[in-house]
Amino acid sequence: MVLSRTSQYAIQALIYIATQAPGEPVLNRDIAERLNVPAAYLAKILQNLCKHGLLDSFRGRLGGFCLREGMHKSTLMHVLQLTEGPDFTKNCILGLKECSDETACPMHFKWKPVKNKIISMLNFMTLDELAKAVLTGKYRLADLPASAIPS
Amino acid sequence: MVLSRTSQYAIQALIYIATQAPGEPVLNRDIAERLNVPAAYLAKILQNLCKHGLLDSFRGRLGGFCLREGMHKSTLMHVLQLTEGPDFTKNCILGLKECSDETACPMHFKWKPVKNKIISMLNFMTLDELAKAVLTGKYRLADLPASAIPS
DNA sequence: TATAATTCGGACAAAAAACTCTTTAAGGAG
DNA sequence: CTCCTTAAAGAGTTTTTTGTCCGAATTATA
Ligand code: FES
Ligand code: FES
Repeated sequence: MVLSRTSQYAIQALIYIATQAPGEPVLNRDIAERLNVPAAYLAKILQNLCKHGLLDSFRGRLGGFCLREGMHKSTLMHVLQLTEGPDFTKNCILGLKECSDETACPMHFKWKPVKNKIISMLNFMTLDELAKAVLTGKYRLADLPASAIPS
Repeated sequence: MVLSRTSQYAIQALIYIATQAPGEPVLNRDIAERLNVPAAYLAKILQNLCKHGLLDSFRGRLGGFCLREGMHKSTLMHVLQLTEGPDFTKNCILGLKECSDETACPMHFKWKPVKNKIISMLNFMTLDELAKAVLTGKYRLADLPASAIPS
């Protein structure tokens, strides 16, 4: 029912970066504070996303992370294939090696349509759209960030 | 996208027990062999299901585990609430503390209908029905069991 | 009663996931 | 060139999950 923490952090961070001005590097420290997640751990995740071409990173002053050209259109499926492994959609819900109509477990034919729904949903949601949603102010990226002073 | 191994083992074992003659205790060793899972670990899981009233256990000769009276009608939701915790359906997919329309993350309104679909599916599937499906021979409980002939 | 078969319970071990620390390299500004 | 800021890299730690081991309790049967 859930994603790994790593995936959750990755998605949150990417959406946050997508809400910022393109081409302006965002500091890992700022992302971590905004999302209220451990900075050193987040850094590892972002580094990994860099290696896989989703982000660009810059060191030194004015450094930070920003979405690589064109990656605003990346889908959550793309992101999750990096964080959860390339065939995270190919697993049987009961843990069998293979999930297919030919080797179906007793849940398979009920689960399959739901799974397909999830897959198409993930293929449909892009970072850009999610960022736009956040920018409307109607949606939250993190719960009660340290700087949520209602003054 | 996946369940914990513990949940997978629990569901597999319960379905297997449900396929066996009611009232006849099934040996942990036999279940483990049939499902090809570690016996000592499975025993822990079954003990836990006993404590929560889903199974009855008997020690000594002719001992083993069998479904408690009426529990053939248990749903997967019931099982998973024991193995994954009582509010495993209440979590936000992005990891926020609360999942609700009022505190929605950017995925919430897309995810919610899918989640509801999963929940109703889990509420609908009973051990009895899954066991029947397995007994037709069309579905697998485990991949390549040591002995591919149940009975 | 003695014995073998089984679960029970707790401690233990290994592996994976989550998280931290430290050092190094790179880049911008004075 | 020097200083400061930042990410990169890698080793190390902690926590959770998964899995093992063993001795004690229980029960049928001979
Ligand atoms: S075989 Fe189990 S979900 Fe497809
Ligand atoms: S708030 Fe994130 S899924 Fe409901």
